[in-house]
Amino acid sequence: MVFTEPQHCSIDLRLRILSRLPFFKDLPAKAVEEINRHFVEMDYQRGERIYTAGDPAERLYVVADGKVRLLQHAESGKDVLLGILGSGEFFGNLAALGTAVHIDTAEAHTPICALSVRSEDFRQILDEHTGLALRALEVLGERLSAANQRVLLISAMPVDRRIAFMLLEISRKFGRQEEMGLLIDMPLSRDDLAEMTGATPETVSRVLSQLQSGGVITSGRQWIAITDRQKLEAQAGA
Amino acid sequence: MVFTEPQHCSIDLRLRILSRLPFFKDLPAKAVEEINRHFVEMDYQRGERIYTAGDPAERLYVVADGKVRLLQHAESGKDVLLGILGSGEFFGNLAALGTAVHIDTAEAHTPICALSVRSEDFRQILDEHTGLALRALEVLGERLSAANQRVLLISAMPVDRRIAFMLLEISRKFGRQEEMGLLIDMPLSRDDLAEMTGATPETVSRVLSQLQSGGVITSGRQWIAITDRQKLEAQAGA
DNA sequence: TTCCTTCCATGATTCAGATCAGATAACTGC
DNA sequence: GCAGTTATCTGATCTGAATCATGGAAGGAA
Repeated sequence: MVFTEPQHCSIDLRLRILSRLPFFKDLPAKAVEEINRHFVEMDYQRGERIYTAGDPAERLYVVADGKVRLLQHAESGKDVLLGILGSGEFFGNLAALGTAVHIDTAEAHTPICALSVRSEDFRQILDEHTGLALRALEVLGERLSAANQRVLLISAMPVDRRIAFMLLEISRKFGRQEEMGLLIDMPLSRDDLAEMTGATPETVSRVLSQLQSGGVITSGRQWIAITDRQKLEAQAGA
Repeated sequence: MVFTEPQHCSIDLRLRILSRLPFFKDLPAKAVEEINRHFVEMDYQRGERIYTAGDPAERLYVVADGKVRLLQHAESGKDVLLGILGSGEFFGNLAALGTAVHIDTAEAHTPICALSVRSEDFRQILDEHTGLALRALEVLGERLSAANQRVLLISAMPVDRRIAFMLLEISRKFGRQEEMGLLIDMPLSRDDLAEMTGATPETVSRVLSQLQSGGVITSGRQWIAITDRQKLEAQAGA
Protein backbone atom coordinates (compact mmCIF):
# COMPACT_ATOMS: atom_id res chain seq x y z
CA MET A 1 0.00 0.00 0.00
CA VAL A 2 2.11 2.84 -1.27
CA PHE A 3 0.98 6.28 -2.26
CA THR A 4 3.18 7.82 -4.88
CA GLU A 5 2.20 10.82 -6.86
CA PRO A 6 4.03 12.94 -9.40
CA GLN A 7 5.69 15.91 -7.87
CA HIS A 8 5.12 18.37 -10.59
CA CYS A 9 2.37 18.83 -13.08
CA SER A 10 2.49 19.30 -16.78
CA ILE A 11 1.75 22.60 -18.46
CA ASP A 12 -1.28 20.96 -19.88
CA LEU A 13 -2.56 19.82 -16.52
CA ARG A 14 -2.15 23.31 -15.26
CA LEU A 15 -4.57 24.89 -17.66
CA ARG A 16 -6.95 21.99 -17.36
CA ILE A 17 -7.05 22.33 -13.59
CA LEU A 18 -7.82 26.01 -13.81
CA SER A 19 -10.50 25.73 -16.44
CA ARG A 20 -12.21 22.89 -14.65
CA LEU A 21 -12.34 24.71 -11.36
CA PRO A 22 -15.95 25.29 -10.37
CA PHE A 23 -14.63 28.67 -9.73
CA PHE A 24 -13.73 29.57 -13.28
CA LYS A 25 -16.08 27.19 -14.99
CA ASP A 26 -18.48 29.78 -16.30
CA LEU A 27 -15.83 32.07 -17.70
CA PRO A 28 -15.03 32.12 -21.42
CA ALA A 29 -11.93 30.12 -22.33
CA LYS A 30 -10.15 33.30 -23.30
CA ALA A 31 -10.63 34.76 -19.85
CA VAL A 32 -9.33 31.61 -18.21
CA GLU A 33 -6.23 31.77 -20.37
CA GLU A 34 -5.72 35.35 -19.35
CA ILE A 35 -6.16 34.44 -15.71
CA ASN A 36 -3.81 31.51 -16.12
CA ARG A 37 -1.00 33.91 -16.93
CA HIS A 38 -1.15 35.25 -13.40
CA PHE A 39 -0.59 31.85 -11.88
CA VAL A 40 2.76 30.25 -11.31
CA GLU A 41 3.49 26.65 -10.55
CA MET A 42 5.05 25.66 -7.25
CA ASP A 43 6.15 22.20 -6.16
CA TYR A 44 6.65 20.89 -2.65
CA GLN A 45 8.01 17.75 -1.05
CA ARG A 46 5.94 15.78 1.38
CA GLY A 47 5.94 17.53 4.73
CA GLU A 48 7.26 20.77 3.33
CA ARG A 49 5.77 23.95 4.70
CA ILE A 50 4.00 26.16 2.18
CA TYR A 51 3.21 28.99 4.56
CA THR A 52 2.90 29.43 8.28
CA ALA A 53 0.20 31.06 10.34
CA GLY A 54 1.14 34.67 10.91
CA ASP A 55 3.03 35.08 7.65
CA PRO A 56 1.77 37.93 5.50
CA ALA A 57 -0.75 36.47 3.07
CA GLU A 58 0.80 37.52 -0.18
CA ARG A 59 -0.29 34.63 -2.31
CA LEU A 60 -3.27 32.43 -2.87
CA TYR A 61 -2.95 28.78 -3.93
CA VAL A 62 -4.86 26.09 -5.75
CA VAL A 63 -3.97 22.43 -5.37
CA ALA A 64 -3.22 21.06 -8.84
CA ASP A 65 -2.02 17.65 -7.77
CA GLY A 66 -1.51 16.02 -4.40
CA LYS A 67 -2.92 16.73 -0.95
CA VAL A 68 -2.41 19.69 1.32
CA ARG A 69 -2.80 19.82 5.10
CA LEU A 70 -4.23 22.93 6.71
CA LEU A 71 -3.40 23.20 10.35
CA GLN A 72 -3.52 25.45 13.32
CA HIS A 73 -1.06 25.19 16.18
CA ALA A 74 -1.27 25.96 19.85
CA GLU A 75 1.72 27.24 21.81
CA SER A 76 1.53 23.99 23.74
CA GLY A 77 2.90 22.36 20.61
CA LYS A 78 -0.31 20.50 20.01
CA ASP A 79 -1.49 20.86 16.43
CA VAL A 80 -4.97 20.70 15.06
CA LEU A 81 -5.47 19.45 11.55
CA LEU A 82 -8.24 21.63 10.17
CA GLY A 83 -8.59 19.74 6.95
CA ILE A 84 -6.95 18.06 4.01
CA LEU A 85 -7.40 19.56 0.57
CA GLY A 86 -7.35 17.76 -2.75
CA SER A 87 -7.06 18.75 -6.36
CA GLY A 88 -8.89 21.91 -7.30
CA GLU A 89 -9.22 23.33 -3.82
CA PHE A 90 -8.08 26.77 -2.80
CA PHE A 91 -5.95 27.59 0.16
CA GLY A 92 -4.31 30.69 1.50
CA ASN A 93 -6.36 33.67 2.46
CA LEU A 94 -9.31 33.78 0.10
CA ALA A 95 -10.44 37.00 1.71
CA ALA A 96 -6.99 38.53 1.62
CA LEU A 97 -7.05 42.24 1.14
CA GLY A 98 -4.07 44.43 1.75
CA THR A 99 -2.02 43.51 4.75
CA ALA A 100 -3.77 40.39 5.99
CA VAL A 101 -1.80 37.48 7.43
CA HIS A 102 -2.36 33.77 7.13
CA ILE A 103 -4.58 32.38 9.83
CA ASP A 104 -3.52 28.80 9.33
CA THR A 105 -0.50 26.81 8.25
CA ALA A 106 -0.32 24.83 5.04
CA GLU A 107 1.98 21.93 4.36
CA ALA A 108 2.31 19.23 1.75
CA HIS A 109 0.61 16.06 2.94
CA THR A 110 1.86 14.33 -0.20
CA PRO A 111 4.23 15.70 -2.82
CA ILE A 112 2.21 18.42 -4.44
CA CYS A 113 2.01 20.73 -7.33
CA ALA A 114 0.22 23.95 -6.56
CA LEU A 115 -0.75 26.92 -8.66
CA SER A 116 -0.27 30.23 -7.01
CA VAL A 117 -1.31 33.78 -7.65
CA ARG A 118 -0.46 37.04 -5.92
CA SER A 119 -3.26 38.19 -3.63
CA GLU A 120 -3.46 41.54 -5.37
CA ASP A 121 -3.73 39.91 -8.76
CA PHE A 122 -6.44 37.64 -7.50
CA ARG A 123 -8.25 40.54 -6.06
CA GLN A 124 -8.13 42.24 -9.38
CA ILE A 125 -9.45 39.14 -11.07
CA LEU A 126 -12.35 39.17 -8.65
CA ASP A 127 -12.98 42.79 -9.48
CA GLU A 128 -12.94 42.25 -13.20
CA HIS A 129 -15.08 39.18 -13.33
CA THR A 130 -18.17 39.92 -11.37
CA GLY A 131 -19.63 36.73 -10.08
CA LEU A 132 -16.34 35.24 -9.05
CA ALA A 133 -16.56 36.89 -5.67
CA LEU A 134 -19.88 35.15 -5.14
CA ARG A 135 -18.15 31.86 -5.85
CA ALA A 136 -15.50 32.72 -3.32
CA LEU A 137 -18.27 33.47 -0.87
CA GLU A 138 -19.69 30.03 -1.43
CA VAL A 139 -16.35 28.37 -0.80
CA LEU A 140 -15.81 30.30 2.39
CA GLY A 141 -19.37 29.59 3.46
CA GLU A 142 -18.81 25.88 3.11
CA ARG A 143 -15.61 26.04 5.07
CA LEU A 144 -17.28 28.01 7.79
CA SER A 145 -20.05 25.49 7.93
CA ALA A 146 -17.55 22.64 8.18
CA ALA A 147 -15.65 24.44 10.93
CA ASN A 148 -18.82 24.97 12.92
CA GLN A 149 -19.70 21.34 12.46
CA ARG A 150 -16.30 20.51 13.78
CA VAL A 151 -16.77 22.59 16.91
CA LEU A 152 -19.99 20.77 17.57
CA LEU A 153 -18.37 17.42 16.96
CA ILE A 154 -15.49 17.98 19.32
CA SER A 155 -17.40 19.62 22.10
CA ALA A 156 -20.47 17.40 22.13
CA MET A 157 -19.46 13.90 21.15
CA PRO A 158 -17.28 11.14 22.64
CA VAL A 159 -14.08 10.12 20.84
CA ASP A 160 -15.28 6.96 19.20
CA ARG A 161 -18.13 8.81 17.52
CA ARG A 162 -15.85 11.64 16.51
CA ILE A 163 -13.49 9.23 14.84
CA ALA A 164 -16.25 7.34 13.07
CA PHE A 165 -17.70 10.62 11.89
CA MET A 166 -14.37 11.87 10.62
CA LEU A 167 -13.72 8.65 8.73
CA LEU A 168 -17.04 9.03 6.96
CA GLU A 169 -16.27 12.62 6.16
CA ILE A 170 -12.85 11.81 4.75
CA SER A 171 -14.07 8.83 2.77
CA ARG A 172 -16.72 10.98 1.18
CA LYS A 173 -14.02 13.23 -0.15
CA PHE A 174 -11.13 10.87 -0.78
CA GLY A 175 -12.73 7.43 -0.92
CA ARG A 176 -12.04 5.13 -3.88
CA GLN A 177 -13.85 1.86 -4.30
CA GLU A 178 -11.54 -1.17 -4.19
CA GLU A 179 -12.04 -4.90 -3.68
CA MET A 180 -11.27 -4.54 0.01
CA GLY A 181 -13.79 -1.77 0.47
CA LEU A 182 -13.82 2.01 0.23
CA LEU A 183 -10.16 2.91 0.43
CA ILE A 184 -9.14 6.32 1.62
CA ASP A 185 -6.90 7.33 -1.21
CA MET A 186 -4.03 8.98 0.59
CA PRO A 187 -1.68 8.32 3.47
CA LEU A 188 -3.58 8.69 6.72
CA SER A 189 -1.86 7.93 9.99
CA ARG A 190 -3.25 7.52 13.49
CA ASP A 191 -1.61 10.81 14.30
CA ASP A 192 -3.46 12.53 11.48
CA LEU A 193 -6.77 11.27 12.73
CA ALA A 194 -5.85 12.26 16.26
CA GLU A 195 -5.10 15.80 15.16
CA MET A 196 -8.39 15.96 13.33
CA THR A 197 -10.55 14.69 16.16
CA GLY A 198 -8.87 16.28 19.14
CA ALA A 199 -7.77 12.92 20.48
CA THR A 200 -4.45 11.19 21.11
CA PRO A 201 -2.86 8.70 18.68
CA GLU A 202 -3.19 5.97 21.31
CA THR A 203 -6.90 6.49 21.60
CA VAL A 204 -7.32 6.55 17.83
CA SER A 205 -5.39 3.31 17.62
CA ARG A 206 -7.65 1.69 20.19
CA VAL A 207 -10.83 2.84 18.47
CA LEU A 208 -9.58 1.68 15.06
CA SER A 209 -8.63 -1.71 16.50
CA GLN A 210 -12.12 -2.05 17.81
CA LEU A 211 -13.63 -1.04 14.46
CA GLN A 212 -11.38 -3.49 12.71
CA SER A 213 -12.36 -6.41 14.92
CA GLY A 214 -15.97 -5.39 14.38
CA GLY A 215 -15.40 -5.79 10.63
CA VAL A 216 -16.16 -2.14 9.98
CA ILE A 217 -12.78 -1.18 8.55
CA THR A 218 -9.55 -2.69 7.37
CA SER A 219 -6.40 -0.75 8.03
CA GLY A 220 -2.66 -0.84 7.94
CA ARG A 221 0.28 1.44 8.12
CA GLN A 222 -0.95 4.82 6.93
CA TRP A 223 -4.02 3.54 5.20
CA ILE A 224 -7.63 2.80 6.08
CA ALA A 225 -10.43 1.22 4.07
CA ILE A 226 -14.07 1.12 5.06
CA THR A 227 -15.54 -2.33 4.63
CA ASP A 228 -18.94 -1.71 6.18
CA ARG A 229 -20.23 1.80 5.73
CA GLN A 230 -23.58 1.01 7.36
CA LYS A 231 -21.97 -0.05 10.59
CA LEU A 232 -19.67 2.93 10.55
CA GLU A 233 -22.61 5.24 10.13
CA ALA A 234 -24.34 3.56 13.04
CA GLN A 235 -21.22 4.08 15.11
CA ALA A 236 -21.13 7.75 14.15
CA GLY A 237 -24.83 8.33 14.66
CA ALA A 238 -25.47 6.46 17.87
CA MET B 1 -27.78 44.43 37.50
CA VAL B 2 -30.55 44.42 34.97
CA PHE B 3 -30.25 44.45 31.23
CA THR B 4 -33.18 46.09 29.56
CA GLU B 5 -33.20 47.15 25.99
CA PRO B 6 -35.82 48.60 23.71
CA GLN B 7 -37.57 45.98 21.68
CA HIS B 8 -37.97 47.88 18.51
CA CYS B 9 -35.95 50.51 16.83
CA SER B 10 -36.98 53.82 15.41
CA ILE B 11 -37.15 54.48 11.69
CA ASP B 12 -34.30 56.81 12.20
CA LEU B 13 -32.13 54.21 13.91
CA ARG B 14 -32.79 51.88 11.06
CA LEU B 15 -31.24 54.04 8.39
CA ARG B 16 -28.45 55.08 10.69
CA ILE B 17 -27.55 51.46 11.35
CA LEU B 18 -27.43 50.64 7.69
CA SER B 19 -25.41 53.64 6.65
CA ARG B 20 -22.92 53.13 9.44
CA LEU B 21 -22.34 49.50 8.61
CA PRO B 22 -18.73 49.00 7.55
CA PHE B 23 -20.41 47.11 4.82
CA PHE B 24 -22.20 50.00 3.21
CA LYS B 25 -19.93 52.71 4.46
CA ASP B 26 -18.33 53.54 1.14
CA LEU B 27 -21.55 53.70 -0.81
CA PRO B 28 -23.16 57.03 -1.69
CA ALA B 29 -26.01 57.99 0.60
CA LYS B 30 -28.44 57.62 -2.25
CA ALA B 31 -27.47 54.00 -2.78
CA VAL B 32 -27.86 53.24 0.90
CA GLU B 33 -31.31 54.73 0.85
CA GLU B 34 -32.17 52.59 -2.11
CA ILE B 35 -30.80 49.52 -0.38
CA ASN B 36 -32.67 50.43 2.75
CA ARG B 37 -35.93 49.99 0.91
CA HIS B 38 -35.24 46.29 0.59
CA PHE B 39 -34.89 45.84 4.32
CA VAL B 40 -37.75 45.26 6.70
CA GLU B 41 -37.71 45.53 10.45
CA MET B 42 -38.33 42.49 12.59
CA ASP B 43 -38.59 42.37 16.38
CA TYR B 44 -38.08 39.41 18.65
CA GLN B 45 -38.54 38.66 22.33
CA ARG B 46 -35.70 37.32 24.39
CA GLY B 47 -35.23 33.63 23.66
CA GLU B 48 -37.34 33.75 20.54
CA ARG B 49 -36.11 31.73 17.60
CA ILE B 50 -35.32 33.70 14.45
CA TYR B 51 -34.46 30.73 12.29
CA THR B 52 -33.42 27.14 12.81
CA ALA B 53 -30.62 25.13 11.23
CA GLY B 54 -31.99 23.34 8.21
CA ASP B 55 -34.59 25.95 7.35
CA PRO B 56 -34.29 27.31 3.84
CA ALA B 57 -32.17 30.44 3.99
CA GLU B 58 -34.54 32.92 2.46
CA ARG B 59 -33.51 35.98 4.36
CA LEU B 60 -30.42 37.68 5.62
CA TYR B 61 -30.37 39.74 8.83
CA VAL B 62 -28.51 42.58 10.46
CA VAL B 63 -28.70 43.23 14.17
CA ALA B 64 -29.98 46.76 14.69
CA ASP B 65 -30.37 46.63 18.44
CA GLY B 66 -29.85 43.87 20.97
CA LYS B 67 -27.83 40.67 20.95
CA VAL B 68 -28.32 37.52 18.90
CA ARG B 69 -27.13 34.02 19.73
CA LEU B 70 -25.88 31.78 16.93
CA LEU B 71 -25.94 28.15 17.84
CA GLN B 72 -25.52 24.68 16.53
CA HIS B 73 -27.21 21.70 18.10
CA ALA B 74 -26.33 18.06 18.34
CA GLU B 75 -29.01 15.36 18.33
CA SER B 76 -27.87 14.58 21.85
CA GLY B 77 -29.60 17.79 22.83
CA LYS B 78 -26.34 19.46 23.71
CA ASP B 79 -26.06 22.86 22.12
CA VAL B 80 -22.98 24.76 21.14
CA LEU B 81 -23.07 28.53 21.25
CA LEU B 82 -21.05 29.60 18.23
CA GLY B 83 -21.14 33.26 19.02
CA ILE B 84 -23.08 36.27 20.17
CA LEU B 85 -23.65 39.10 17.74
CA GLY B 86 -24.14 42.75 18.53
CA SER B 87 -25.37 45.80 16.69
CA GLY B 88 -24.33 45.99 13.06
CA GLU B 89 -23.45 42.35 12.60
CA PHE B 90 -24.87 40.14 9.90
CA PHE B 91 -26.40 36.77 10.41
CA GLY B 92 -28.17 34.29 8.22
CA ASN B 93 -26.45 32.79 5.25
CA LEU B 94 -24.18 35.45 3.87
CA ALA B 95 -23.25 33.15 1.02
CA ALA B 96 -26.83 32.17 0.32
CA LEU B 97 -27.44 31.53 -3.31
CA GLY B 98 -30.49 29.78 -4.57
CA THR B 99 -31.63 26.90 -2.45
CA ALA B 100 -29.21 27.00 0.46
CA VAL B 101 -30.35 26.21 3.99
CA HIS B 102 -29.29 27.72 7.27
CA ILE B 103 -26.35 25.99 8.83
CA ASP B 104 -26.92 27.40 12.29
CA THR B 105 -29.75 28.52 14.51
CA ALA B 106 -30.30 32.13 15.54
CA GLU B 107 -32.22 33.26 18.58
CA ALA B 108 -32.68 36.49 20.46
CA HIS B 109 -30.29 36.65 23.39
CA THR B 110 -31.90 39.92 24.44
CA PRO B 111 -34.98 41.55 22.96
CA ILE B 112 -33.82 42.56 19.54
CA CYS B 113 -34.62 44.58 16.54
CA ALA B 114 -33.23 43.18 13.33
CA LEU B 115 -33.25 44.39 9.78
CA SER B 116 -33.85 41.75 7.24
CA VAL B 117 -33.57 41.42 3.49
CA ARG B 118 -34.52 38.64 1.10
CA SER B 119 -31.50 36.61 0.02
CA GLU B 120 -32.23 37.23 -3.64
CA ASP B 121 -32.45 40.95 -3.08
CA PHE B 122 -29.21 40.91 -1.21
CA ARG B 123 -27.60 38.95 -3.93
CA GLN B 124 -28.72 41.52 -6.41
CA ILE B 125 -27.33 44.29 -4.23
CA LEU B 126 -24.01 42.47 -4.23
CA ASP B 127 -24.15 42.24 -7.99
CA GLU B 128 -24.92 45.89 -8.48
CA HIS B 129 -22.39 47.30 -6.10
CA THR B 130 -19.11 45.72 -6.94
CA GLY B 131 -16.90 45.75 -3.91
CA LEU B 132 -19.63 44.70 -1.52
CA ALA B 133 -18.94 41.05 -2.19
CA LEU B 134 -15.36 41.62 -1.13
CA ARG B 135 -16.65 43.03 2.12
CA ALA B 136 -18.79 39.98 2.59
CA LEU B 137 -15.70 37.88 1.95
CA GLU B 138 -13.92 39.70 4.71
CA VAL B 139 -16.73 39.09 7.15
CA LEU B 140 -16.87 35.40 6.34
CA GLY B 141 -13.10 35.20 6.51
CA GLU B 142 -13.11 36.60 10.01
CA ARG B 143 -15.80 34.19 11.10
CA LEU B 144 -13.90 31.28 9.63
CA SER B 145 -10.81 32.39 11.42
CA ALA B 146 -12.71 32.62 14.69
CA ALA B 147 -14.22 29.19 14.18
CA ASN B 148 -10.81 27.66 13.54
CA GLN B 149 -9.48 29.38 16.61
CA ARG B 150 -12.34 27.84 18.51
CA VAL B 151 -11.53 24.36 17.31
CA LEU B 152 -7.98 24.82 18.49
CA LEU B 153 -9.14 26.19 21.81
CA ILE B 154 -11.47 23.34 22.57
CA SER B 155 -9.28 20.53 21.39
CA ALA B 156 -5.96 21.71 22.78
CA MET B 157 -6.60 23.58 26.02
CA PRO B 158 -7.89 22.70 29.50
CA VAL B 159 -11.22 24.17 30.64
CA ASP B 160 -9.94 26.87 32.89
CA ARG B 161 -7.86 28.35 30.08
CA ARG B 162 -10.73 28.02 27.65
CA ILE B 163 -13.00 29.94 29.96
CA ALA B 164 -10.43 32.65 30.65
CA PHE B 165 -9.83 32.96 26.94
CA MET B 166 -13.50 33.21 26.15
CA LEU B 167 -14.05 35.86 28.81
CA LEU B 168 -11.30 37.97 27.26
CA GLU B 169 -12.78 37.47 23.83
CA ILE B 170 -16.25 38.47 24.96
CA SER B 171 -15.06 41.44 26.95
CA ARG B 172 -13.19 42.71 23.93
CA LYS B 173 -16.45 42.83 22.06
CA PHE B 174 -18.99 43.66 24.72
CA GLY B 175 -16.95 45.12 27.55
CA ARG B 176 -17.93 48.48 29.07
CA GLN B 177 -15.76 50.19 31.63
CA GLU B 178 -17.48 50.65 35.00
CA GLU B 179 -16.30 51.40 38.53
CA MET B 180 -16.29 47.70 39.34
CA GLY B 181 -14.19 46.85 36.31
CA LEU B 182 -14.80 45.90 32.71
CA LEU B 183 -18.42 44.83 32.71
CA ILE B 184 -19.66 42.49 30.04
CA ASP B 185 -22.62 44.45 28.84
CA MET B 186 -25.23 41.77 28.40
CA PRO B 187 -26.75 38.89 30.29
CA LEU B 188 -24.24 36.05 30.41
CA SER B 189 -25.05 32.95 32.38
CA ARG B 190 -22.86 30.03 33.42
CA ASP B 191 -24.80 27.98 30.92
CA ASP B 192 -23.93 30.39 28.14
CA LEU B 193 -20.25 30.16 28.94
CA ALA B 194 -20.51 26.40 29.18
CA GLU B 195 -22.05 26.20 25.72
CA MET B 196 -19.32 28.41 24.35
CA THR B 197 -16.40 26.50 25.84
CA GLY B 198 -17.61 22.96 25.54
CA ALA B 199 -17.81 22.57 29.30
CA THR B 200 -20.61 21.98 31.82
CA PRO B 201 -22.29 24.76 33.81
CA GLU B 202 -20.96 23.21 37.03
CA THR B 203 -17.40 23.39 35.83
CA VAL B 204 -17.85 26.96 34.64
CA SER B 205 -19.24 27.86 38.03
CA ARG B 206 -16.23 26.34 39.76
CA VAL B 207 -13.75 28.11 37.53
CA LEU B 208 -15.51 31.45 37.94
CA SER B 209 -15.59 31.01 41.72
CA GLN B 210 -11.88 30.47 41.66
CA LEU B 211 -11.32 33.52 39.46
CA GLN B 212 -13.50 35.55 41.77
CA SER B 213 -11.62 34.56 44.91
CA GLY B 214 -8.43 35.35 43.02
CA GLY B 215 -9.73 38.88 42.50
CA VAL B 216 -9.74 38.48 38.73
CA ILE B 217 -13.44 38.95 38.17
CA THR B 218 -16.60 39.98 39.96
CA SER B 219 -19.77 38.25 39.03
CA GLY B 220 -23.39 37.73 39.89
CA ARG B 221 -26.51 36.32 38.44
CA GLN B 222 -26.10 36.59 34.68
CA TRP B 223 -23.33 39.13 34.75
CA ILE B 224 -19.57 39.16 34.89
CA ALA B 225 -17.08 42.00 35.22
CA ILE B 226 -13.35 41.71 34.79
CA THR B 227 -11.48 43.43 37.60
CA ASP B 228 -7.97 42.35 36.70
CA ARG B 229 -7.39 41.88 33.02
CA GLN B 230 -3.68 41.18 33.48
CA LYS B 231 -4.33 38.21 35.69
CA LEU B 232 -7.00 36.94 33.38
CA GLU B 233 -4.63 37.11 30.45
CA ALA B 234 -2.06 35.19 32.46
CA GLN B 235 -4.69 32.58 33.20
CA ALA B 236 -5.55 32.32 29.52
CA GLY B 237 -1.98 32.29 28.30
CA ALA B 238 -0.37 29.92 30.79
C1' DT C 1 20.30 -9.06 4.55
C1' DT C 2 20.72 -5.97 8.57
C1' DC C 3 20.29 -1.73 10.81
C1' DC C 4 17.42 1.98 11.88
C1' DT C 5 13.66 4.77 11.96
C1' DT C 6 8.83 5.42 11.99
C1' DC C 7 4.34 3.77 12.93
C1' DC C 8 1.22 1.00 15.46
C1' DA C 9 -0.93 -1.95 19.34
C1' DT C 10 -1.95 -2.62 23.92
C1' DG C 11 -1.56 -2.73 28.91
C1' DA C 12 -1.42 -0.07 33.48
C1' DT C 13 -2.25 4.02 35.77
C1' DT C 14 -3.79 8.62 36.53
C1' DC C 15 -6.54 12.62 36.31
C1' DA C 16 -9.46 16.36 34.44
C1' DG C 17 -13.78 17.11 34.13
C1' DA C 18 -18.58 15.07 33.83
C1' DT C 19 -22.31 13.50 36.43
C1' DC C 20 -25.20 13.24 40.40
C1' DA C 21 -27.16 15.49 44.32
C1' DG C 22 -28.48 19.03 47.45
C1' DA C 23 -28.35 23.56 49.35
C1' DT C 24 -28.64 28.74 48.70
C1' DA C 25 -29.62 32.88 46.73
C1' DA C 26 -31.69 35.94 43.37
C1' DC C 27 -35.32 37.39 40.56
C1' DT C 28 -40.84 37.25 38.99
C1' DG C 29 -45.46 37.39 39.39
C1' DC C 30 -49.03 37.76 42.42
C1' DG D 1 -44.25 40.11 51.31
C1' DC D 2 -44.83 35.44 49.74
C1' DA D 3 -44.60 31.48 46.59
C1' DG D 4 -42.58 29.66 42.80
C1' DT D 5 -39.13 29.52 39.53
C1' DT D 6 -34.51 29.97 37.76
C1' DA D 7 -29.63 30.58 38.41
C1' DT D 8 -25.77 29.51 41.11
C1' DC D 9 -22.64 27.19 44.25
C1' DT D 10 -20.32 23.25 46.19
C1' DG D 11 -19.46 18.61 47.55
C1' DA D 12 -19.00 13.50 46.43
C1' DT D 13 -18.36 10.20 43.12
C1' DC D 14 -17.42 8.24 38.72
C1' DT D 15 -15.47 7.67 34.19
C1' DG D 16 -13.63 8.66 29.50
C1' DA D 17 -9.66 9.52 27.74
C1' DA D 18 -4.85 11.16 28.55
C1' DT D 19 -0.49 9.71 29.95
C1' DC D 20 3.17 6.58 30.69
C1' DA D 21 5.48 2.56 29.23
C1' DT D 22 6.84 -1.21 26.30
C1' DG D 23 7.02 -4.45 22.56
C1' DG D 24 6.31 -5.44 17.85
C1' DA D 25 5.93 -4.77 12.89
C1' DA D 26 6.54 -2.39 8.49
C1' DG D 27 9.27 0.15 5.46
C1' DG D 28 13.83 2.61 3.97
C1' DA D 29 18.76 2.89 3.35
C1' DA D 30 23.14 0.73 2.98
